[in-house]
Amino acid sequence: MRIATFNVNGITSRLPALLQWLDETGPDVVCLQELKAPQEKFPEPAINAAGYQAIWHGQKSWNGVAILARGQLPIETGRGLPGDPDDAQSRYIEAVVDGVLVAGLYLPNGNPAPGPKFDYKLKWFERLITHAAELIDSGADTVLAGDFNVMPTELDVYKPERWVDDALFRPEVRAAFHRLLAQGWCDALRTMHPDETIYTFWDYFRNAYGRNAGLRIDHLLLSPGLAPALKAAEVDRDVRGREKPSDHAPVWIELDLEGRP
DNA sequence: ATGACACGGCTTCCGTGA
Repeated sequence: MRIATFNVNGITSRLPALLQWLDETGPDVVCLQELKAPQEKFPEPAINAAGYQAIWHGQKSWNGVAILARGQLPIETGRGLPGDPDDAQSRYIEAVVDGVLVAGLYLPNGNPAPGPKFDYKLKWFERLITHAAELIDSGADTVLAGDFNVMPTELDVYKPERWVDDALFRPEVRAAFHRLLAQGWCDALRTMHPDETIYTFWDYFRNAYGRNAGLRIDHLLLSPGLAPALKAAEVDRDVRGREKPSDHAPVWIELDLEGRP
């Protein structure tokens, strides 16, 4: 089973690039972030025509997340991260596909830090940690996939010293990510590439992609029971170099679920 | 310290992103 995550930076603008990538790589499950489209503007017919069914949580202009499954409808288990009924931002959606619980998330950016946006990021992160602990305790085979807006270590930033005060790299944010991992989650991409410089995002500015001035902020985390099934984890880096690209590249994992109950 | 690029929208600029 191949599960991918892709921050598309606008589903409407990115639709041709998304459809091309789906056609070329055919992942079984895809988590999308930054739809930047209201619920009624999600291009469901085009997604269906590509062989996928989808659930999504839209929002006008900002945020928005979706889960696509090839040839079947994801069975939704939740939308909106638990812990704050007043949170109106569409950043979390959760579903079961072929017995695997998939949580698609778009963690807040948090800049500028300090400030109210950074406070919201930290609070959102705490809610995620709380909910992730419940998912671990449930024993379900789970993948947390999405744009976490966190570079976990210095290996994940092209120039760490320039990012120490940024909301994506501040110590408290990295600490939160490591507290999350400490629950037992496996960082799939880093596990398969322990020492490699490997990025998932390149700024549109200053020829960042050409200079490989990137960040690793899109992650797939596996629950303890799923970690032994991990066979591959890669970034479809070339997608970032195409016409009208997102600033993120798709990231995917391959799980060998054969012989599982 | 600033701004570069791209997105959506109440579009001819603004707020936001990372």
